Amino acid sequence: MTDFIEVAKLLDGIRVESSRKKKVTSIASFLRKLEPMSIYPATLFVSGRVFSETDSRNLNLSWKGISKAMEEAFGIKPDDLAKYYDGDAGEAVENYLKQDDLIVQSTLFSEPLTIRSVFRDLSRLASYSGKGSKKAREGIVQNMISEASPQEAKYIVSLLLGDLRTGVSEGLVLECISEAFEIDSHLIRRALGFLGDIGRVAEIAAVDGQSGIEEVKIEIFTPIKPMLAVPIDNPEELLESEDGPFSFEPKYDGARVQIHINKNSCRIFSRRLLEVTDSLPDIVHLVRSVFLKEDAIFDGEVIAVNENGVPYPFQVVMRRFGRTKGTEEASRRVKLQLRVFDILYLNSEMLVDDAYFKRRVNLIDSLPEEYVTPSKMMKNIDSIQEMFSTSKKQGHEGLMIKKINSPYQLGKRGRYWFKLKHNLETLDLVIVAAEWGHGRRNDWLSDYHLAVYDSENGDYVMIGKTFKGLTDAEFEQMTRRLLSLETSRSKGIVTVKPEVVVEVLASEIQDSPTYESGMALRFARIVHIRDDKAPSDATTLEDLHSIYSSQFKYKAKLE
DNA sequence: GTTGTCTGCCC
DNA sequence: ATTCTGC
DNA sequence: GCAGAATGGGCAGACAAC
Repeated sequence: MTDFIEVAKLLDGIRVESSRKKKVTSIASFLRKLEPMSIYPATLFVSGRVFSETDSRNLNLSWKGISKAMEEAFGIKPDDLAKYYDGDAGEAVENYLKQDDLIVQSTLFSEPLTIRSVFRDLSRLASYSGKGSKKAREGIVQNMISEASPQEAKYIVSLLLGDLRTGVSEGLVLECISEAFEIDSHLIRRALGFLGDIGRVAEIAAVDGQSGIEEVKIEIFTPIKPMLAVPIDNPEELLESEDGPFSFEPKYDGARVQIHINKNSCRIFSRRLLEVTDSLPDIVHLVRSVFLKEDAIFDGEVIAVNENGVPYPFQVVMRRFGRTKGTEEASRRVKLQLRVFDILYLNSEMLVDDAYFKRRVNLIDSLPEEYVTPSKMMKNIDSIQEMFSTSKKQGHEGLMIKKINSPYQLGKRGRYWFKLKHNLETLDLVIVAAEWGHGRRNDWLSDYHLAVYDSENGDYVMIGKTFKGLTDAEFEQMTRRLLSLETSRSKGIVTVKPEVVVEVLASEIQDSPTYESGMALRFARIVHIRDDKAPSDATTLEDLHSIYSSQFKYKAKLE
């Protein structure tokens, strides 16, 4: 049984290696030498996870729980532990444990941690529920860290947080498996798409080799990785740079659903491959009553609509989609609409390698047209712009643009699907505070509190935060500038004199239960630093209200 | 019984 | 989810 | 062009604290 310290050493090496190729090679040679029993957990570990994507279990513990466990184990207060933080939570714990004068119960007499023992202990976190379960989880972590070396503790913490920061994640682990067991990486990627469990893929590659990987296929009721789209902001550029023909579909602002059916049942999975069947009793009923009665897998979106079929904002969808209790009652209050846009499996045939237009034919034959996402082939830019604008008037999110000759690429953001989304007009917002970053942004103020100007009383009213849009050089400059405007600081938040104005693009103004204004930006990102504007020239609270209200010209409002 | 905190997951 | 960066 | 890192708002649910 390989010891966990070997994983820790491997990951330490990977972290400081910048070449991806070399990272992959060292992980590959590690996996190759590993005994079969440890391949499953080791592969998940190097991908930065404890549970596979299809595993519905949760660790139910994060930094707060870890700090409490540390306090129990060593008596260190969370605030004091934070002093050891220098960009990485795992390292904070390691640095603390490495102190010369720290008396740690000797690890000399305990068994060394092995990959499997760490996996087992971490898995145990998922098994507690009910009263006292938080304490119990913290107890496990406390024990694990007490028995671990500082180096091991670092990675136990990183794994708990799902934040390894090695520069290796699932995409490169695929390459590692490919290199370790000498199997074409496309086959590995495909098997992962079908299984959603990279540990299993590695195990199959190790034990059964290429033929085992080739035998992996789609199975009903095992969710497969959904295909993803590349964001674009200009359809003209796309038409110039990519070969068509393209088909255009409305993009719905809802939640992705993957629907699996056979003669007797229907199960539904989310974009991240978790089962959501029980949250959607109405959709299940619909599918079972009107879809064809064969083995099949569909890809689609559910949106919430009012009695006239007008879409509600995304938040309303989530009141249904995230619910596991009182689902029947909720389904009576808020109606969901199903829009199916793809079929991936039919009657023991995988359709993922078929071209889009061919899959559409199967799709249309499999369910009533009203549940199929409309699709139109276009090459004229004016018609495209018109459809884009229609999608807005219908309360939708934009357009999906798909190459009609493309296969369904599992889990990939390839160059076959594109998405074009509506945004708000840009807003000029004032930075009123900023937070220190983590990881590579550790020394910068990288998350900015954004406010509108309340011209009634001269206040600045916060409506969201953003960390997106600036380059590294701009972050550095902005950090210096904001520090020169600092008025106070507490808990990593630096409050500044409202002076810096940034032009911000957002997709929507949402209802906010947290901000005083009752409004918050969705997907806010900085598009320009507006040195030409004074804070009093910023978008006003009044402007924001009116933009907020105008959204309901095309969207339904939940009373 | 109610409110607050934490977590995970949807976008 | 979006954005930037290094390979 | 891909993969990874950094981090947003809000929802429900589970549990803890009052």
